[in-house]
Amino acid sequence: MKPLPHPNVNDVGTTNIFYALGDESRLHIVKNLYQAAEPLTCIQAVEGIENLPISTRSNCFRVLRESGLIRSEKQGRECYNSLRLDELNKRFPGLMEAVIKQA
Amino acid sequence: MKPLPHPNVNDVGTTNIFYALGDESRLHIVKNLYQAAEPLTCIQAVEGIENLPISTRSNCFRVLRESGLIRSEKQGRECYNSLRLDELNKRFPGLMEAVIKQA
DNA sequence: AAAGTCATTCGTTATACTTAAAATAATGTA
DNA sequence: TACATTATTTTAAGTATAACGAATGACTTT
Repeated sequence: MKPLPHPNVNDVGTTNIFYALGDESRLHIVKNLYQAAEPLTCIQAVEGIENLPISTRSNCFRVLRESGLIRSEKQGRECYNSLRLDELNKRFPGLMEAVIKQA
Repeated sequence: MKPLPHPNVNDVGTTNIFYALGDESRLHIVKNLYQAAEPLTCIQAVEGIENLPISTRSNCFRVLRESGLIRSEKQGRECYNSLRLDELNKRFPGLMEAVIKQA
């Protein structure tokens, strides 16, 4: 099983970030990941939006991953997701804090 | 000529804001409006992205207006646009500042 | 009124999103 | 090993949304 591709944080722009956050489901996942402060499986990360179809859910994680917002690592048959907070804070100081605070 | 419709800032969510910012052209317009610090016509506000087709341009302003980010007022045959900074700062303290700073 | 300018809307085409269903991948069990 | 189960991804097809040229509207100037 090959690892999922992640962009380098230096290659992502704010447009990518905002685009990824411009969707209720994806924003919800980001908030869940932030509050958990530790990697969550896809199932855990969609707490509160469980009605989201499973394939749509998977697509949300792909968009978030490709935007540089989250890191997704497969372990066994699960996939653990975490916010790339440290990297994002270096690249865009203050941005994620402001985003999470209001979201 | 009827005035263009604007949402109440209390009715807009962060998802609307992020969606509107998740596009290079629209983000560019927002930056121009911020730097100008005074209302700009559509033509003035697209400085730097003049190649954008005129109908696409108009659509950008509509999305920005409907998201609550900008106010657009017709005066004669021109349309003056401004960031709704004060209102946005009240509704989402710190958000726009962080956005502009990084964008 | 005719022509010109700024901006929006319409209509067509292209692109993206949604999601059921099939596929993949890891693991457990008979 | 064969089969079942769990977790997630990919495919595929319908649906929705975006892009942009052409037409239109609203106003100004000559």
